Amino acid sequence: MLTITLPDGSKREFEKAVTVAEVAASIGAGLAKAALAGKVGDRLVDTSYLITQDCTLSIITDKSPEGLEIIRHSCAHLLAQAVKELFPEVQVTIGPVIEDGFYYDFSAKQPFTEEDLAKIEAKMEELAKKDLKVTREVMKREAAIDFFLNMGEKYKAEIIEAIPHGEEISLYRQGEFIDLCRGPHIPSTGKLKAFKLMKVAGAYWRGDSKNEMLQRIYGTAWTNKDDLKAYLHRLEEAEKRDHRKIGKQLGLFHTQEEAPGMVFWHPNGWNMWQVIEQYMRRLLSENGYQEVRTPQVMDRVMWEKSGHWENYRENMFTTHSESRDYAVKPMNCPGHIQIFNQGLKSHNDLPLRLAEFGSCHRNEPSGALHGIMRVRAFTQDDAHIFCTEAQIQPEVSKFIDLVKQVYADFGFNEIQVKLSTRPAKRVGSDETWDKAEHALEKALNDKGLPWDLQPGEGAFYGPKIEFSLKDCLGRVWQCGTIQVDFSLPARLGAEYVAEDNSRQVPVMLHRAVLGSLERFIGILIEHHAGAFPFWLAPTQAVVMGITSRQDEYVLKVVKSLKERGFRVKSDLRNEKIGYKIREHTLFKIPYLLVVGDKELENGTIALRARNGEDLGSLSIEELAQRFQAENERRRQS
RNA sequence: GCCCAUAUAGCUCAGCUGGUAGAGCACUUCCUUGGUAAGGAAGAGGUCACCGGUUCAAAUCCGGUUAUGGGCUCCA
Repeated sequence: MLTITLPDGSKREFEKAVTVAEVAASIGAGLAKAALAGKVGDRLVDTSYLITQDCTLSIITDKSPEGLEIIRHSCAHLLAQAVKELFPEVQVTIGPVIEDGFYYDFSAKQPFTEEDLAKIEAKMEELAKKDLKVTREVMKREAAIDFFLNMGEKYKAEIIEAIPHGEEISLYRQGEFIDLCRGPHIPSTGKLKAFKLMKVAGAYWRGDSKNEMLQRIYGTAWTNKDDLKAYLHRLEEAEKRDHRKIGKQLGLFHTQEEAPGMVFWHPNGWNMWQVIEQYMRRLLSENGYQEVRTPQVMDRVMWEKSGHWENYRENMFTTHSESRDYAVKPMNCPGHIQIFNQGLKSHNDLPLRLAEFGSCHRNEPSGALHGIMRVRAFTQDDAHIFCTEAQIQPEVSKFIDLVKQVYADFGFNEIQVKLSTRPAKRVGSDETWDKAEHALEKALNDKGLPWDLQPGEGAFYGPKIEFSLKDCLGRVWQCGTIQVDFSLPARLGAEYVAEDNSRQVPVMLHRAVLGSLERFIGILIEHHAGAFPFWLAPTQAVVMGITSRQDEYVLKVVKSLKERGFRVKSDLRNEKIGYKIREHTLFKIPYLLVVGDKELENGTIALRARNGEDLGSLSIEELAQRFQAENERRRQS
């Protein structure tokens, strides 16, 4: 006698052991057909799994997240099966589920081409249509290793060797194809109805760049065609927001071959940059920071002292002049310590907060570059806080407030926080680390911020907190950070006079809110799809006349708004109003101001919002008030 | 750095299997003074990324370089 409890609490009794599929069938024919797998207790199993004792069971269909995951995993197997049928000499390795789909890594002499991909996908469709039964078998470890070696699948054999002794080795068979897998899988290939192969890429065996490069095929899979279509549509939408594309369209910046990883900012882009910089500058000043500026290039000796020459050399641009070696700064910290070191500091001077919109150069590997998001020349909204150990926590608290305010002002209300603690290789005593980690943790808890712990992920010189924001597509970007540093101040001889007249080494906190201006602007572009909120828009409004009779009035309105600090342009071109409206709308200008004979006569301006809404006719005073209010209403972007 | 792909006018892109370049938009000039997403005409604009090779002949085929894109690795 066997009792199976279903998710709704109802119980079913069976005379003898039953499979998940049989239980599903006993509930209903529809469910039997929809069943992809089962969940016995907490364990996911195949529909062929034989239940031998009392348990709770839920039938997994494509309605649940687990069901979708199983579909994706089985799709990876279908891909491998198709590849093996078309290219028998190719060896299979691993094929996991990832966000929105799956991939499978193959060891192939010849890389797959686009045409191969189409062929493979067609073969997958064919195999799915055949509705091949997927069956599970169990093998002894040694037998499994021999089995795969005999098939010429040395990667699979290697994977099995890494599986701990005593663990069950399960294999899944569908048609001619058999693969090592923990499962579970769908009962038959006909359940796979909506998939598409996306791209081929190289990937290292076991993710190690010293290993052979495998051919990875990425695919996406969904429970139905509509979901697949919706996903592909989402990708298209994301592509439209690509900051490289919009940067070109809106004339924000460009890059070129002679300066890889470096940005040429055009007037529009630079305008926005300056708005952001001024905004940050004001906040820094309000928060007790002092802005400084340090040299771009310093003598090798400085970088030897700081340790960068030894540890960061391959990432630094170096130069040589009059028999001296120099390096272009990859970071601002050594420079800030030089400023700290000028003149004897007292504990009364602490905390000392030095900020710099620090232009840094790092020779990133060519393959790491990406638009303006990952560059070789970038500007950090950097600052270093020199303080005592006791001041770490209040300083971190203040910083958290600052980060929250800045992100909210830019329209990002969801923040993710991670605390990274001591790694195996580190400097400083355990006692010091204890204090610092507690200080960070306490600051986070006091602010009531949810945060994740990343044990061992801290820098060798101290623990850190990382702040990420979520954009409108749900993508997470790490931007802000605050890092405790026990190492550098001592290395570069920083010290202050304590209350007891002794010389002490200050703690240094590295911190940035936006991260790099380049990257942050890239994020803003994609988040807003180029339709920036009023306060950020490079051009906030364009004034245009219906005919040339209003030219003088147009210029008067522009002058008046510019005098009040708004970024306004005139458009006096000999074009029809519809043409001008269209063009400036494509440039995503927040407001278009139109004046014709009527407005000229009444001394008003017709206002049109970016979305096409007619906001009526306003006097210049009313307009200025409206703009002013909008400039201050940052959070509602 | 590694694997694959790509590189043609300011932009978006055509250019089949080799016969020394084409469209739309933008730009310039002229006409048009037109009330909320494209008025008309004419004109100008390219050493087909760069270097080399094959060929009577290369944007096209081959090799190399550089950059870009998608991944991998990296981002103390």
